[in-house]
Amino acid sequence: MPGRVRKQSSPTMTDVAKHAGVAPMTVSRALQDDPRVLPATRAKVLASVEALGYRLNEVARSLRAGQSSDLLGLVVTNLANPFYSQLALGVDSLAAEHGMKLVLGNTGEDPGREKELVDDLVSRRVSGIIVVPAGSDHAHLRPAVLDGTPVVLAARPPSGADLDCVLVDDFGGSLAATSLLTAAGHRRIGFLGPSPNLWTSAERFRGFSTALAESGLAVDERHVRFGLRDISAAERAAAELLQLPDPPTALFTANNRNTIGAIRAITGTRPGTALAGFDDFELADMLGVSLTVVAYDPAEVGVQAARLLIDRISHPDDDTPPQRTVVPTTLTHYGQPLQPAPSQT
Amino acid sequence: MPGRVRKQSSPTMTDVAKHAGVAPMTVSRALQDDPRVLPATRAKVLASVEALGYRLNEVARSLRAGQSSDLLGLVVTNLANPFYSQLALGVDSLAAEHGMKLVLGNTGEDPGREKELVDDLVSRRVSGIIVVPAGSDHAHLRPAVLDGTPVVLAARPPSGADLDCVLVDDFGGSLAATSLLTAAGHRRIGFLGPSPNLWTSAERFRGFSTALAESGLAVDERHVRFGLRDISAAERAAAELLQLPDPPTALFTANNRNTIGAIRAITGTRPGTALAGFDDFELADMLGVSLTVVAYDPAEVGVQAARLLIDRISHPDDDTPPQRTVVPTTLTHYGQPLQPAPSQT
DNA sequence: CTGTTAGCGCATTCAG
DNA sequence: CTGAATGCGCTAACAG
Repeated sequence: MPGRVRKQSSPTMTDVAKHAGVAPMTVSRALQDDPRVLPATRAKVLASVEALGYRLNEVARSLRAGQSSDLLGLVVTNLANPFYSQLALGVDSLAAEHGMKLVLGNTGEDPGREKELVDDLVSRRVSGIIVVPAGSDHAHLRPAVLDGTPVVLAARPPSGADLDCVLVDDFGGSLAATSLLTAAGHRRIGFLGPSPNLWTSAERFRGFSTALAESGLAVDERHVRFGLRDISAAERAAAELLQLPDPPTALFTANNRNTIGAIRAITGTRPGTALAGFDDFELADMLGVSLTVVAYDPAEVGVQAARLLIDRISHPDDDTPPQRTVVPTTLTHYGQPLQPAPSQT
Repeated sequence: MPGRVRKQSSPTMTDVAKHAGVAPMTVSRALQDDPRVLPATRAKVLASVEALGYRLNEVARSLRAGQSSDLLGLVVTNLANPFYSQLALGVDSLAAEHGMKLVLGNTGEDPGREKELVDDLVSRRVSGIIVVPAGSDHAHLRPAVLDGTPVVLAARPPSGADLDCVLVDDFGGSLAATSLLTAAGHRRIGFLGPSPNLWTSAERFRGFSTALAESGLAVDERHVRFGLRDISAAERAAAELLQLPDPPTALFTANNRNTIGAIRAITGTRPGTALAGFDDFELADMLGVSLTVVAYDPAEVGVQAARLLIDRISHPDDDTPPQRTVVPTTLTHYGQPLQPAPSQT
């Protein structure tokens, strides 16, 4: 019965050795292109490998090696978000360059799940881990607690632990975008964003506030709305702001969900309102509205994080203190030029 | 110097055993919650585990077990595409339910890279692999060649190998959407899509053609454009079609890049043109155009593929022939009701 | 209830 | 140039 599928355990090096009439060690050497093996012997071995359909068992190999396993761990909060999938792609591209593969985990912003995933990765002896941390205390990510496994944080900075991280210039981007609004003469500018407990959100608000301060303006609490997680929440909040007796003439939104919600509200209630927001997004140019966005390259965050991590892996005895890399942002404008503020008395 | 980071190799079971004054085997049992271990002993062991910061070495464990490693391989063509990241999320959610983790690889549609990645995953003794195949010959993915590692294909069917797969209802969705256009009286309907070498693209064209045939219409080659990879190519092609002397009154587009390109062209040249396209996309409702899309759940493709794979893993001796699961599509309409065809003589 | 022996598949070390 | 012995960390299988 030729062609029957072999359901038994795979052939081992010993099987190959027997088949080729050599010692297992010789097989090992032949497969590693050890120059000391005679070409003839190597050929015999390779023929047997072929004949038996042998493949090296990486598990055994990496047990032997004791150390890493050519695997990088990547723990993100929400793969469905294009930001994180782009980030994953960036990490993967650099990992691939170094012959490493990615083990992926999704936390859904659950710190408990994060700890589980990270622990599991350490147990699997991955060489290092990139984490988009979910909680606000990162003590459980200290390499010391993780058998020395190097960790790099992405998108959010460490707190309660001193770790390498790669961030987006949340503050600078928000500052620049908001400054554009103040420069256009706007003096009542609203802010819409997700929970201020998210570090990125807090930073973006800080950039916003700083821009106002630089123009001698104070943040008007009535024009600030936090905790807006999805488009419809943002839309409702924006509509509320725009219906105040003395409504903002411009809005700054802290992420693309909020930007989109704001666009809906503006289109529906006060079309003249100027708008700037964090995050670029597809089709922004086709919505027929005037909009400035803070753009950046999510994949670059992954690339930088992977670079930092691979550095740490390659130089385990390097005691340089934790690094903080910041990925820059740029401003992009879509549609009609920015609306100047209506002149006031 | 307390608090110094331990750079040496991690503590092993033997270390814990010594520390606790028991045999390694007892440690192993205590950690597996073996009921035969005395509570007191277990407590001692756990205390030592804590004291030494011991963690189980999964690599050694899975070498011992000989078989799988609680890892699923996932090989996609392009993580940057939201379709595949959603798919990955679906796979991950099911994997997590079964206590498994994902090893991820990105091929960039390169069949050579695909083979490398799959081989590597097999060498790592993953329990099974989900592949979005890049090439047109999948002989290298037969479990027989892969030491019996089960493989499930996602989004594209096998060719040159008999494998389980999970597909989207490309044909049915396209048929339904195009039928909507013919039902509205359209008789000259254009088609825009990527390369017909992509199976999904070919199927979508087949659905399109079938719908025409069912209305007694023939495909007019002048109104068919393939090979449109990005939005701008699609826009140009759509504009060309719309500027023909006897232009189509409706278009069917085979993916969202093409749909977006078509929207641009239609808006710019012939606003009355009706449009239906494969793939839903965010903001489709905010473009101010009338549009029907074929929607489906990409995560569901991943979930189904993982389900099939985990079934195969759990029942390695089950000889049921390869399954083909099809994820259904639905039609969603945005904007003004579908434009009827202009009356003709 | 706990300990001892043995071996998963591979590669380092030291002999031939 | 090739082989034999040994052990990576863990856990069945069998003592005790």
